[in-house]
This record gives sequence, structure tokens and C-alpha cells, in this order.
Amino acid sequence: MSDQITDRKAKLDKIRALGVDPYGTRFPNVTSHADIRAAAEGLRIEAGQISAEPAACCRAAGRIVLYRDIGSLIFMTVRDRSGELQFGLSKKMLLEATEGRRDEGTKGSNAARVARFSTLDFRNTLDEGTRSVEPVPRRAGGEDAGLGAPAPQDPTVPWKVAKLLDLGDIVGVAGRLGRTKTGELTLWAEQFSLLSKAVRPPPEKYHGLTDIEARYRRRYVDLAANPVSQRVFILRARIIDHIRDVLRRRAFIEVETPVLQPIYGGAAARPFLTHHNTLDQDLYLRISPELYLKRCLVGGLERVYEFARCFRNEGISPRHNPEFTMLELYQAYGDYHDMMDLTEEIVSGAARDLIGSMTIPFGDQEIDYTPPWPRRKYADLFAEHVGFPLTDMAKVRERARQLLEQKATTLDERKADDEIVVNALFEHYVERHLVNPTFVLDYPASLCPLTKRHPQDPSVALRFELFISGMEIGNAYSELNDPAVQHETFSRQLRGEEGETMAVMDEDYVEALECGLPPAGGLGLGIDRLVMLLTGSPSIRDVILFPLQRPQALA
RNA sequence: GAGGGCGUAGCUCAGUCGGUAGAGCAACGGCCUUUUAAGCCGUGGGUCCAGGGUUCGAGUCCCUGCGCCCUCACCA
Repeated sequence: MSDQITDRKAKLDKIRALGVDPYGTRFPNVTSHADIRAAAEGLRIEAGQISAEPAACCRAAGRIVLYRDIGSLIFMTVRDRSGELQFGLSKKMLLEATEGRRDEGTKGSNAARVARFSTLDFRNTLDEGTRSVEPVPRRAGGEDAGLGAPAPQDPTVPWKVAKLLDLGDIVGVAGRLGRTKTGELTLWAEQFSLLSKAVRPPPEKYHGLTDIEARYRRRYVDLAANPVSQRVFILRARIIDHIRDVLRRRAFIEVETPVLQPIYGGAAARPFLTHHNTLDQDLYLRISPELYLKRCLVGGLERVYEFARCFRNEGISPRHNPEFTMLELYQAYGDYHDMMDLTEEIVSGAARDLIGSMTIPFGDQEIDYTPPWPRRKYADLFAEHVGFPLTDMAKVRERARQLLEQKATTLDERKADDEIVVNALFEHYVERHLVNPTFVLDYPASLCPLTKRHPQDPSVALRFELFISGMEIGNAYSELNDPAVQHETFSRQLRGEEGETMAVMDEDYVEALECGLPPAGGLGLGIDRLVMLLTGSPSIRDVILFPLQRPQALA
């Protein structure tokens, strides 16, 4: 039992004894701190002054991150999602303002008071939708926190409540902008409302929350205490917005396909198994949305995409989370070259528009996203980095045996087909060298059961994977649309890792192809990994709000 | 799954050779109308991750377990 929590709960009682609800309600017409700062530029307030301009009246809210009580004057640094702003509370000023309102309480309407504090008239760029441009009159006895309270009030109450504030509390203020004698922009409160009392103390104000486990388990504390963490998730949202913009311009439509699937497919991975009680049916959480999205193309939707949460029952690492988000899209009448162009536009555009730089550091690397990116053939890269051609199976298998001896792989080449062994070497020797964005194209066909074959060389599939910083970021095909070939590749079980196959027979999918799948390019992009790269986050858990953690008894 | 590292106050961290558990921030009491991680005076706060062992004595050494991080394997 923490003393600090006890102390703070005691303050709750004191605040309630003053007739104030420590958990406020609506606080309308708030201007973001960033917008207040921008507007204050135009007011030209001198140091040590409080502006008399009507435009200097505004309302703001946020969480107290610093609190400096210097007697009859309190300064607090308050954070909203746009930034920080200093609120100033003066005992004398609050008292006079509260007395003034009590006197006019019998004649002035609540709406009029709200209007008085809504005069900052500029477009609120961050806040459209929550800030009403027109003051919104509430019904008599409105619900606005603090402001809606019955007018007659002991004028000393606001100051008494202010003295009971703690770091982490959420407050709202209505007042006038000024500058202190050191020039710091300050919102001097004529009214203030306690909107939410925090009964748990925030982390240390300078270092924030640094314990990695605590940041994942209690992400709300991490977000509140560490603006850099907020920035990652804001950027993640903007990256997704950016992708939607690109696809919208190209007439793609966003669709949703099943997460619960009776047959899993579209990738090689172990699935999660679940069960529907009423149907008494086993179901898999999807490992990929691919087969459903291509059914949409059969139906004529032509250009579809999905931000698909996928689930793979595999190991966890800084680059792997059991659930992750993949953008998949399909474009009728296109091929994998179109997908390369689109991928370049999406990723390099995000770097340019959202990060503002075509080179972004990742770990100790500096990644250059400037298009066009190299487009290298799988076989060429293999020969270059492994040292002999991938057709030399004697050498390939010999090298694979060496890797197994060194425990650098678990693949036993004696139990695996040629292409599987080749690919194991590729993954071990080649991928780590692909630091700047690189398209690897023309994979061995048997690794790609859903991909169209090269017209001149049926051993090669029209597929590329995109690598950045040694990570696979994207994967795209010229989609296989011949139902007979599809049926055959589904039937042919490639020998690889135990319990895994490259594809599972999906009769309904083959039947869909028999109805006619237009030739198409398809693309999968790993959103989490893309966000890692663009935000410089070394672990996938840094870009997933609530990463899976083993359960732990709460302290 | 294998190997390595870490776990001390609400938070950030010290803790020597095995000898009474420490600091800053936060908290509590007091002072302060221009602070900027405010300052000054005073005070309280510990299942040293858990369990076992060695020892006169364990935060420290050993074993087991739990959690997290890293590397490797699997995987995208």
C-alpha cells in the first residue's frame, strides 16, 4: 500500500468537502497549446504583462507535468497532445475573478460566460471536431465542469482546490494570456477546473518512465510521461493515413475480410487455433488475408486493400510479434512491377512527407529511401553473397550441412527440397546485406505457390520481396490466376520444416479462380516494421501500443 | 527452444571485500506573488522479484522458479 496513493486519496476527500467533484465533466472550447502559442505570437505581449486584448482570453486543458507552488502563486506546466503550456494561478486573481462571477451570477447566463472565453478566433488545426467555432450554449444548469456549478460559491474555493493539485492531475483553465518577466507565455487563470484527479503519482519528472517492461505493461504511463513515445504512435497513425491517401488516389477501396478462417492460407506460418461453440467448429486466426482479397478481385472489385491484423503462432523477437499488421492490396490488370512502383511511392513518400527526410537513421545505420531502389534478381544476389550459383546443388547442400553443424539453422537439408535449402542459405547469407531498400525479384517458383511463373522460365516466380535493414518489409507477386496450376501447387507438398507446408489446399479458392481472376499485382507490406524503420524504433514492441507480455502479478 | 544480462523506495539510480539500506525526484509539515527539473528548513517511506541454501551474519555468494531485455534458432 503506497503512502502516496493514500495521500492523494485524502486530497480527494478534502476537495469533495469543498463541494468540488474531483472528476470533472465536459470542458468545451479548449484550444490546443500549440494553437495558443501560435496565436500569442500575434498578440505581442510584453514580458511581465497580461494582455488586455479580448483575443487573449482562452481556454486550455491538459495534464500537470510540473507544479511550482511559490506561496500565493502557482505555476504549472501543463501538457496536451500538442505540447506544453504554462498555466499561472494567482490567489488574488482567482479570488477577484470568482467574486466577480458570483456578483454577475444572477444576471449573466452560463452561455455568455462560455462565449467570453471563446474569443480566440483562429482555425484550430489540431483540434477540429472537438472545438466548436460557435460557442455552444448548454441548457440551463449546463454540465460544463466548474462553469456549470451553481453560481454562488465561496470565492476562496478555487484557490483551496488549486493548493490540493498534484502532478498528473488533469485540469482545465479559462483565463488570459500573459508573459512572465522572463518572457514565458502563461495562461493566467480566471477560472480553473479540476477535470480528473490522479491518485497514482506519475514517474520521475526528468527521466520519465524508462523501465522497458513497465513501458510495455503500463503503456498509458509511458505515453503520458514520454512525449517521444506518443510521437511514435502519432506517426504510426499518420503513416497509415498516408497510405490510405495514396491508395484512395489510385481508386483502391478498403475492405475487411475474415480473421476467423476455417482454412488458413496465404503464407507459410503456424496459426492460432480457436473454436466456435455454437457451430462446434474449429477456426484459425488468419495468418494472411490473401486468399480472401483475391476472391474480391474475382468479384470485380478490381482494386482492394486491407490493413490486416494477422496472427502467427511463432517465436517472439524484436522483429516479430504474435499479432501484427500487414497492408495487403491487389490491383487487377497489374503485375509485380506495378507493385514495385507503388511500394516505392508509399514508402519514400512517407519518409518525405511525414519524416521530412529521405535518409532516416535506424540503429547504427543510415537508410536512404530515395527512389528508385535497386531491383536485384534472387539468383544474382545468391551467387554474389554465397559465392556459388544456386544451381550448384552439391555445394548448396554442403553449405547447408555446415550451417546445421554450426547451429546457424535448424533445417536438415536431407529432409528438405532443393529450393528450401537454397532459400535457407539466401536468408542466412544475403538478407543481412540488404540495408538500403532493395527489391529482390524472381524467386524459385516452388517457394511461391500463389505466384505466376515466368513465361520463359517456369522455375522462376514473378515475385519480389522488399528488404530494408536486413528485414523483410514487403512481398509481392504477379498473382497466379490459372486454377489448374493453382490446384497443382496446392497439392504438391513441399518438404520443409516439420509441421509446415507452403500451402494448404483450399478448394473454394480454386473454385473462385475458375470463375476468372483477372491478372493482378498483389502486395503485402509489414506496417509494424515500416513504422519501426521510419520512427527509428529498434523493437517491434515500440510501435505496438500493447505488445503481448507474459502475465505478471500486479505489485 | 539454447545462451547471456538485468530485477534495490512511487520513479531514476548508487550500494566497495559478505558486516545496521542510500541519493535525487516524488510524498508529508512549514516559508515564499514571477517560477522554469523553482528554492529554503524539517519529516516519513524498503517483502532489496520469489523460494531455498552456504555463513556468526546475505541486497551482495550458490541453487531453483518468475518476469523483462539481448543474441541465436523459428518466422514476416
